[in-house]
Formats: sequence, C-alpha cells, structure tokens
Amino acid sequence: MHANHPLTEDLGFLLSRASGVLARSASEALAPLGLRVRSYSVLDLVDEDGDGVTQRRLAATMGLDPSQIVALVDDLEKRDLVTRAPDPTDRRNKLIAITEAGHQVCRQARERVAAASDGHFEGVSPQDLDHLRYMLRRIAFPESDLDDREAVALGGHGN
Amino acid sequence: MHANHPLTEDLGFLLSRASGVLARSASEALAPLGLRVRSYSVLDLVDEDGDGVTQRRLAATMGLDPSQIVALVDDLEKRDLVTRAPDPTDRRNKLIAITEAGHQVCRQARERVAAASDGHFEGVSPQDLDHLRYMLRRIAFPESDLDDREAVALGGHGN
DNA sequence: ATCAACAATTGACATCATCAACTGTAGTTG
DNA sequence: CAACTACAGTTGATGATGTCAATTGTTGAT
Repeated sequence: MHANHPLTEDLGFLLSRASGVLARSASEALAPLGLRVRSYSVLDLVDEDGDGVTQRRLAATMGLDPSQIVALVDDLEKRDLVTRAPDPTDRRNKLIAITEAGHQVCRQARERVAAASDGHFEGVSPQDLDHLRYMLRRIAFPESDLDDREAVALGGHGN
Repeated sequence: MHANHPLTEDLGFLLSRASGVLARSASEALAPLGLRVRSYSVLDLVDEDGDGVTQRRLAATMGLDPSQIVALVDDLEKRDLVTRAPDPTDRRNKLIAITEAGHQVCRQARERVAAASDGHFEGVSPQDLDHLRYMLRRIAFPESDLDDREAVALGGHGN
C-alpha cells in the first residue's frame, strides 16, 4: 500500500530515481580507476574518435555547460589520458583526443560499469532494454530522432 | 553521423540525460509557484496521505539522505503548505501532513509539470509510456517488484 | 536505571549547476 | 588594415546537492 502516489507514476520522477540508482552504481565501479561518472563520460566520448572532439561538442552531448568541461579535461589531461590541442583549422577550438593510456583505462572502465549495471537490469529482457534505450534516446536527444531513419523530413531544426 | 559512441547507447548515461531534460523542464514549470523539483516531490508525496508521512519515509522514497529532507520540509512548513507534528504514537517520528493551501498548490504544480512534460513524450505512444514507467519502476525500486502482483505478502507496511 | 536502536537535526565538506565576465581567434565589413 | 561581431574556451562567484559524522530526544528492552 505505498503505491498510488501520483509521483511514483511520474516519468520525470522515475527517471531521476532510476538515473540516481545507476549513477551510484557506476560511481562505485569507477572509483578504483580514479574516475567519476562525468570524467568517464568524457573519456568514453573522446575514445574511438581519433580526430579529436571539441569541448563544445562534449558539453552539448553531455548536456552540460561548456565551463564544466574545462575541469574535467584538465584532470584527464593532467593524467595523460587525453590530450588537448588547438584545432589547426580553427584555433578557437581545442581538440580533445585520447591517449593510449586513456584508451586502456576507458576499456577497463567500460567493463566495470557494465558489470555494475547488469545487476539492475536482471528482471528486464534484452528486447525491453533495447526498447528502453530507444525511448530514452528520443527523450534525451529530441531533435535528432533522425538517427536511424528519415533524417530529412524536418526542414528546420526543431526547437 | 554522430551516433555510435558506446556512451550514447549506455542506459545509465541515457537515463541521466533524459532525467536532466525532464528535470529542467519541471524546474521551469515550478518556478512560478516558488517550488523546486525536490520540494514539489515532497509536497506531492505528502498530498493524499492525510495521516501524515515520516521524514524517513520521504527520504527513502525519494532516494535521499534523511538530512536533506529537513530543509525541504522547513521551507514548505514556513509557507504553510505542510505541517510538521510529532507522531503521538512514537514521538521520535514527525508526521508531515499537507494543508489545504498545500493541496491547492500541489494541484497547480501537477498540472504545470504535466503540461511541461508532455512535450517531451510526443513521439512516444501511450502504451510505450506505460511500458517505460514499468521498467523504470523496476530499476528505481528493485526490491518492491511486488507492486503489481502479490502486494500482500508482507504483513507490515512495506520497507 | 542503563543501554542500544532509531528519527530528526545540525554542521562540515566536496561536488555540481548556473551565469556573468574575460581572453583569444575567426570572419565580415568599411 | 581597422572595427565590429560572433564564437570557443576559461575563470570566478554563487547557490544548490550529495555525503557523512556527530548530537539530541525518544523508544524499547534488559
């Protein structure tokens, strides 16, 4: 008899709650590597993108203010997990690229996070997880629901 | 062509991102009422629970440290949206109950939040939303997957 | 009467979010 | 070229949040 509260049916609340659960889990898994959830996100986004990524882009993808990226990259750079170099094409941009050490750490981090996350998805089927991913992507990245299909239709750019 | 980053397929990341999107939306919707997402959550949980709720319970439901509830209730109490009274049965507990004014504000808040949220779910069917709710509940409240089924088993009152 | 367990509270401290201001670079216009 | 605008990154201030240890008051049991 604790259900029935409108709040516990509210998607925003459930998202926040579920997100918190996963974040804690990931946080614990990453601690031994000296990473936090945020720095791991940066590392992961930079990984497998040999050309380097601008900080602006990182900020946009992570949904953060660009100013917050600075400290994250500072830390990763200080530990030689990423490099930060001005873009030759446009010296305003700084291209963040991963180092070999960073790549290794990133791999370990992925494994740890995945292992830690698995426990939370036990009751859910793989198809349901895919479905969940799909829906969350639509909510998290609304304007780019063009990812997998007709990327054309919208003349403008929504919002 | 920006997809394919493992991170953007990671459920933890997607949850955090989607949660952030909804939270901002709700935050803007609630600002005119002088509420934040957190205080709205408290208000909503207290509403429709005439008997009053202990702060411990609020903390557990919201996934917060009990110490954080104090300030939230302080604020709501100061504005006469809730009352805080010692439980006659066990004077350690304080029962938080809603006031008439609180009930009214809560209703407005719900409408505003719902209106603001709707925009984020446009592309998703009602059944998918139900499904989403269901899965999120499983992730957010793992031990209580009894919600929809044998909610009886525990003689007590959950938790 | 003493003790352990618990709810609420306080305070300290680190993290994070939000914004405004500043620097350096690029592109445009006169 | 000079002046202007626009942008990426950076810094700093300020408030909100998360986390934890310690305290107070209350309960229940010994």
